This record gives sequence, C-alpha cells and structure tokens, in this order.
Amino acid sequence: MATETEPIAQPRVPLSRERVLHAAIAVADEGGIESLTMRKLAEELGVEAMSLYHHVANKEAVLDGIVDVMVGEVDEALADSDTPADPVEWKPTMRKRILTAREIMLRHPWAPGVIETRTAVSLVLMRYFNELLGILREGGFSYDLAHHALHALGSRALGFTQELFKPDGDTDEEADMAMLEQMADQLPYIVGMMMEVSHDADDDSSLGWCDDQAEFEFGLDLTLDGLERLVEAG
Amino acid sequence: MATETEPIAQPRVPLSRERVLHAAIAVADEGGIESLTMRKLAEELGVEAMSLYHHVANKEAVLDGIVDVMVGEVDEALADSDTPADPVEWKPTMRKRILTAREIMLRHPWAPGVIETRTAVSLVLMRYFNELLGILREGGFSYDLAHHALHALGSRALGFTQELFKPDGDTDEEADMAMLEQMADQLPYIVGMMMEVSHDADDDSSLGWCDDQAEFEFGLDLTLDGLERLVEAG
DNA sequence: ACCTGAACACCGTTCAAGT
DNA sequence: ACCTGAACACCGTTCAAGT
Repeated sequence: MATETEPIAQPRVPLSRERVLHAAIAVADEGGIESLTMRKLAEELGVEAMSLYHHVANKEAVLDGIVDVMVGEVDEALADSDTPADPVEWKPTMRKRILTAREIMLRHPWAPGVIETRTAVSLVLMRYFNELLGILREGGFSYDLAHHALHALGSRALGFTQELFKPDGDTDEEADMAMLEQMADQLPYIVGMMMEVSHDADDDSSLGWCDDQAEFEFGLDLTLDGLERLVEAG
Repeated sequence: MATETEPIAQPRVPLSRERVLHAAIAVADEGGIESLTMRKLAEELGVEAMSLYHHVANKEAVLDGIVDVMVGEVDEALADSDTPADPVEWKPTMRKRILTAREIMLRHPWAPGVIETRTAVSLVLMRYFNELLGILREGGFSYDLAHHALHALGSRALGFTQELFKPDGDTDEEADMAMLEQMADQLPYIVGMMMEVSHDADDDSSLGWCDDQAEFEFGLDLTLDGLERLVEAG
C-alpha cells in the first residue's frame, strides 16, 4: 500500500541490452511469444517503449538476442553438469548435450518458434555448432560425414523437433475420441492405432497419449545409431 | 488507357472460400508470407478487406485453409505420378511420397513456416497421416513402431526440415569466408570443415555450399534405413 | 547520453449501414 | 445474402524535443 504499484523493475538500474533481453524472455515465458511487444517489454522494464531503441536496433534484434541468451543457458547447463567428455565417446556426449538443450527448450516452449524464424546465424550459435562438430570429429567422423550429421539432426541438435500433432488445447478427450471413431471410415489406420494404444496403456490415454520425451529420444537415437553405423563403416 | 487500372481479378466471379485461399497462396508466393495481410489479400481479389470475413472466420482460418490446399497439392502430385504402390515395398513408397511433398514445399518456401504455426490438425492433414500410417502398416510395422516412425520423421513427413543455417542473404561469400577465417581460433572445426569442402568441390563453394536436396535425402534415408532395421528385427 | 511524447504508417477486426 | 465505409484497438518505429 505504501509503495507505488509500479512494476517490480528497479528504476535505479540503467537500461541495458542485457536487461532488455532478459525482460523479453520473462515476458515470453509468462504470456507467450505473441504477448511480447515492444510496448509490453518497455512496461515490464518500467520505461517507455521508445527507450528500448537506444539499446536494441529493433524487435528483430531483440529476438536475435533472445536466441543467444537461450544458447547461453544451454552452455551453462552443460558446464554445471559434470561430464567426463571422453573424446572417443562421441555418441553419449552428443546425446547428453542434445537432451540438455531440450531441457532448456522445454523451459521456454516459445523458443523453438523464435529460433526457426531467425535468418542470420549468430556467432554464439556458430560456436555451439562448432562444438558439436568438434565432438563428431574427435569421435572419428570425416568432415563430410559430420556435415551430413548436423543436417540430419536438424533442429534436434538444438533440442527440439517440429511436432505436427500438437497437444489439442480443448482437452475434451472423450469428444475427440468419439469424433475419431465416427471417422473410422476415413481414417482407418489412425483410429486403429488409437484403439490399440488406448487398450494397451494403463493410464487414461487418448489424443494426449504421446510421450514427447520418449518420442524425442527415439528419433534422436535412431539418428545417432544410423550415424554410428556410417562412421564404423568408414 | 481505356480500361481502368483495377487488379486483374474478374469482378463477376463471386467471392468464395476457395478463391480467397488461392489468392492468399498467390500473394504469399509473390511477396512472401509477411506480405500476406487481409488488406493485401482483399486488394488481390478486387474487394474490400472486410468482405473477406463473409467467407473466412479470420486470418488464422485463412492460414489453416492454406495448409489444406497445400496438402491437396501434394495429393494431386502423387495421383499424377503413376506409382505401382506395392504394399510390401513401404520404403520406396514412403520415400517417393515424402520427396513429392518436398517438391510442393519448394514451390511454396513460406509454407513450412505456416504449417509450423498451426495448432489444430485438420481433417485433410489427418487423412494425409492416415495414408502414411497405412503404408507403414501394410509394410509390416506394428502400430507402435509406425507411431514412433511418424514422430521420428517429424516435419520430414510433410517434405521439409528445419534448416538452422539458412542461405545467407547477403551473398558476399568472399567476405563471409574471410570473416570465418578470422575467427579460426573461435570456430576451428567449422573453419576446418569449410576449408576442406572448398578444396574438394569443383564449383565455387563457400557458405552457399550445402546441397539442400542431397542433405534432405541423406537425413530421410538415415531415418528410413533405421526404421527398416527395426521392422526386420521384429 | 539517455529517455520521452506525439505522431506515422501500418495491422486485424467490429459494426452499423448500404444494395 | 453479400459487400462496404468508418472506426477501434492495437502494432513497430521515427523524430524532434526534453533532461
């Protein structure tokens, strides 16, 4: 009551690129990426929107900067975890790195969408890929195969995949199920798959039955195993 | 001079959802997805922006519809190509389907970005996945493995991958190369890779050296081969 | 040097009004 | 039934002005 109802941001701390980027992440974490507007961002910082332009060129630069902070978070998480980093053991090293990156992406579900829209590759991101490349090279990959490997991993190298069947927001699973069964003639295989899975699973399973973590690891291991066979074949 | 400078759209043909969607695709093809605004779309159709809302609920519905038209194009392209469709030969069938889908995506480079932002899965898209599922099932996959397979393919099932290193727009390849060499201490593996590749290739190779088609097929075959090994293992 | 108020040129969308 | 003009509530961004 005694204090003013201003946002929590301390008016003493001067604005900086760093503060702008971290505030942007906070806004996106709280309200989703579509809630991240220059005006909202300024409000979060207790400042007028136009003041932001003294620290970032424009909104695109904010999004570019956010990605770098995100990659930085991955690097930090990797530094915190005590990995032996055996040069020969490229597969577990790679696997761990990617699963760690995935943890960061799960903390910021909007981040993949931002990363996908970036056109330029920042130095920070190049350093990240340079390290992945290093792991592969030290593990016996030719440059050629390592290059193919990074392409084959694609966005998985950064810890996310494009989920085409997203979690159905309405969560009315029974209705979805009923609707699906009604279309059994049009979607016989999908309906068949769902019937089988819902009988097998012990918990209540329906459209929300995909175990994202398990699927991510399945796809990742499929790729890593395939690559391993290629390195070993020479 | 005699005729008015109105857009080419015939004012006789009444507006319809179909016309709106095809005009939207034309706008995006010509000016990119960011040029697709309701006002621009109306202009393309020789109509006021607000008239569109009699045929589509809102802009999101336009984007949803576009995706369905896109999937329809894939289906048409597949129907045109005479495929024997041997039930047992799931791998070449799958491969052909996906590469055909990729051709459509290459014709509409903005389409992947639109697909990625869709939250609901339309009936058209479900039918597409139902067919992929059918190919796998008839090829000997269990529902469980077929499900994993679709997740592992991810957006590749629709003919695109998330390219994290996009074509560098500025095309000043020599400058890029020089800059990279300058960072050899920070990016030793990337620089090493580029040096090797640029020596091997016969054409002028630099940052624009990735053969997207070859990389797509590499990743696709890596996945399909991995799956094949799993089906055969039972 | 850093921040601001007002303004500009856009968006998507609503609504009452036209035919 | 179908289309429209004007308006509303937003955007990102520019610019001259403040301190």
